[in-house]
Amino acid sequence: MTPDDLVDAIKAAVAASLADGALAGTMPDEVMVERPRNPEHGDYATNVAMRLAKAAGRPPRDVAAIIAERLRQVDGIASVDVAGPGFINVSLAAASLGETARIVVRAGEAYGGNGNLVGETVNLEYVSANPTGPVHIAHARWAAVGDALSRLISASGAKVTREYYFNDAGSQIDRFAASLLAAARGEEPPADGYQGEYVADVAADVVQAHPGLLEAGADEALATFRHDGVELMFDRIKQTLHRFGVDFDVYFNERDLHASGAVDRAVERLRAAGHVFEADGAVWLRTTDFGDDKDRVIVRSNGQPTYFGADLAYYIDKRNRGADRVIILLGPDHHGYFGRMRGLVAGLGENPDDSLEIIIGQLVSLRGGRMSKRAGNLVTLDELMDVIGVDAGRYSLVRWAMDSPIDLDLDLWASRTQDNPVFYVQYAHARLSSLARNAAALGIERSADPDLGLLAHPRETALLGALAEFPRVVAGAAELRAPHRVARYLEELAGLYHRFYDACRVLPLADEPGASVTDARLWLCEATRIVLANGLGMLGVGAPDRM
RNA sequence: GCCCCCGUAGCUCAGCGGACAGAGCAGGCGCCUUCUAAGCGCUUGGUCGCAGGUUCGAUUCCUGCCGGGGGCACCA
Repeated sequence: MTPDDLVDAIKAAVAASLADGALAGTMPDEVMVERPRNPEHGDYATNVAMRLAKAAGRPPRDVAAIIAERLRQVDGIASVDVAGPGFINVSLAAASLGETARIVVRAGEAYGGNGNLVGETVNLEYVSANPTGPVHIAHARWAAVGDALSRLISASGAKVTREYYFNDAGSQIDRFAASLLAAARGEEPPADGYQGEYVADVAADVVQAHPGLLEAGADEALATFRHDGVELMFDRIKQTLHRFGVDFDVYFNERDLHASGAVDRAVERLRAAGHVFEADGAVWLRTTDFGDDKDRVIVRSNGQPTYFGADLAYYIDKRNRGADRVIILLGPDHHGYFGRMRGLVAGLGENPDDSLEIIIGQLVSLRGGRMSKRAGNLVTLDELMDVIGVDAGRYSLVRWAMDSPIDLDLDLWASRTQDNPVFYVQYAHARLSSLARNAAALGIERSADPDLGLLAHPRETALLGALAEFPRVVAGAAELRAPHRVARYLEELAGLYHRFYDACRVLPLADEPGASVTDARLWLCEATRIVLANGLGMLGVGAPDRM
């Protein structure tokens, strides 16, 4: 019996009690079961009686007693108790809980998925670092989180487009080109320019591809640096992210929006809707009509559009490509973007609550020193991977709630000890793989019809209960846009496995025949291995067979 | 001044309205002739920043303070 099956059984018990007049009221909108922290409270607990009590006009414990009586008749339920203020605590029969192992093994790689978002098309944009410098660790957080989120939302049945937006049309590109030219000439970068080794590297690559470039006129040289320099940065960024295991379905260039006239059309659409006015020689959007704290310029007095026009055109483009929901992950310095973008979308006549979701996460810092892109001594994603590797890099960035600033301790994440959470989880998987190899070497195979009711040791039932939770963890993490929940769950699961391993011998000792309990435990072990592998896979972290 | 995020054990953090608030680390004491000791067990440690409100029930939701971080461009 899965948690979802239990929910159905509880609903049926409530419905029957309502139908025959034992209870007054109506079915609650949502019936929840959760695993109690205290094992004495059974395998599952529900608060449904407390929710029903008011409408039923009876004390919660009385309501609970009525529902509990019906639940006791359900196959697979061993005992039902009413406890505390009105909780109904349910314990499953060992065989019913043990079936979880079979369910997991049969589903294999598909275990953990759900159909909650079937039919929905999501456009998920993240990283979108400007092509004026390498990917640094603040971007890396969105690479890790965004990629994990895309996997979780996919696992919930939605169609996801993973998208990267290159801001290759703004004034920062002019500064970048000027910085490249200065570097090529061996001069100091201009004020507000970019510095760092990569600037000289890229400049040298451009010069190598265009001999005589420095003898050309400054305008021509700048144009070349601008074009080729940006292309080279695109390549470097994609290469770094690919090494990190992060690839996108669409790399979108801002300049295409300008070149195609999409920006002008977007502005015209707003003008037609009556939200545009002119002042001080510039064109403004009245975003205050939609809750923004001040109106925004969309076309500067010099005729150049601001990034708002491009952002709006980009949003329209995503919607036209079929996205029901546009999700954008951004750093904390962009939180002002939220109100403006909502204003823009509302100006189109759409409800931003339905189609736009902007997720603001906090900073990543390293040994107290905050990353600053212009400072020149940035810590890049490549350097992070060099020091702690891809798996630890991804895991360390995805393990925290997005609202929490991260202070990465590189020494910890580079270590191969139990303090390092990624190694703790991966080690559990490696141990399980080793166990499977040893079983095979002994000629022991899982039978087709295990007696899973033998999995009755407290550490076995705790492990089974956690395995049964996995699909709900995945669904919840996807819904709440919180991949860290999967990481925390895996750490918990790894701990439960290590404790099981410590207490329950799986393989027979020498001269002992393989017993049916060995068979059942091999099913449990394989189920655990599958969940660890699937969970790590959703975070984009490897599940090694040996360590 | 306005806006966003945070405040939970010595440290780093988890807890989408429920039972005695949890984990890891750090400190203390134990467990390897048997499946990976990169592991496990026991143990010390809390006015969930403060004050109100909503609720049968608040660490969780709302308001106001206090403290910390980050934003408020015709830069992106």
